[in-house]
Amino acid sequence: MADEESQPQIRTTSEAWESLFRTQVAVMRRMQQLPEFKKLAMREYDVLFNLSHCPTGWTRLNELNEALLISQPSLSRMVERLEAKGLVQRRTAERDQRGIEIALTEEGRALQQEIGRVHVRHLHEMLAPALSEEEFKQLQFLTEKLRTGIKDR
Amino acid sequence: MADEESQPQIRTTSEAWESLFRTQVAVMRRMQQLPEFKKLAMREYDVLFNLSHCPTGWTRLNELNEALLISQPSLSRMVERLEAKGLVQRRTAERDQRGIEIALTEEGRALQQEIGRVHVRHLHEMLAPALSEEEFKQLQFLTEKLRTGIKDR
DNA sequence: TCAGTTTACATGCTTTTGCATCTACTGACA
DNA sequence: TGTCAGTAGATGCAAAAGCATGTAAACTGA
Repeated sequence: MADEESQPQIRTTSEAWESLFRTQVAVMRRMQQLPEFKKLAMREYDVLFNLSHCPTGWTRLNELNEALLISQPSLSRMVERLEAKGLVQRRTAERDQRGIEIALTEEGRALQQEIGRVHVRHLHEMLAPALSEEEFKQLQFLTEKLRTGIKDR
Repeated sequence: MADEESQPQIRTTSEAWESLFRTQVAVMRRMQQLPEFKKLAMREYDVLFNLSHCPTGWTRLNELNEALLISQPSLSRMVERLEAKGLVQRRTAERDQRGIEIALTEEGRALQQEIGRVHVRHLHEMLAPALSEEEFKQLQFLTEKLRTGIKDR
């Protein structure tokens, strides 16, 4: 009871999660309606965003899939559509002939940056009034710690 | 610069949001695969969950829609399906003949509780190792403050 | 009080999603 | 080195989602 690092109560974890989840829904709902997502659905932007953050530029399809909530077949087809739109390119992985690697095209990178800039600004306008600089940093710290500490399986 | 409650930097807000969002994705991906969501898709459970938290039992469709990320027509049809499964019931709102109110049926409430119990336990197993009791409470505090402080429009 | 606007939900139609399954390749082990 | 389980992604098909629009009720303001 007097431990500094006491094991959390089941109620505490579930309430914290529920609050985090509800907050995510509230923010996403507002963002979905913003004009930057008329050009490209948010899920598709999310793919471009993830690709833009990959150091080598190329990402394995299965790896990308882990950062998204859609199923493997859905991603497979979404990439197909993004390729048809000229936003991403694909190639078979060199070291594994089963695998596919994808990357942004020039056009895809440009679109991601264009949407990204506006998006970040809207996000800031929406969220900044709610917390102080210090509180946002705490929030980032806690969510990162939570994410890296999740028990697998 | 020396303010205790300094306005957050644009970088700080977007990094905090990205971290929160990625954490949500990481948790949701793991949860989606858990056996409790074989019976009922997570989005459908989410509807039952929201209904279970309504004090009067009955909720307006448009009000419920605000707590979800799906579109109004999608919710309309989801409720139709949930009604067909016997999990929810609907009636026209008394004070507004345009409106629909829905509530859980006995069966719906039972199923929500059944899934909810397992779900909360799995959530706890997954998340508890990552943060302390105090940190979860901070996380809850910050996400609640963020949610209530979001600027509308 | 009544024309015009707005709001709440339903519906037609297309696109996207997911499940189950298939194919092709890899890696491990005998 | 050949068999066999496991993995990566594609594909057929049914379910669900979204967009545009329809209908009906509720406000609004001359």
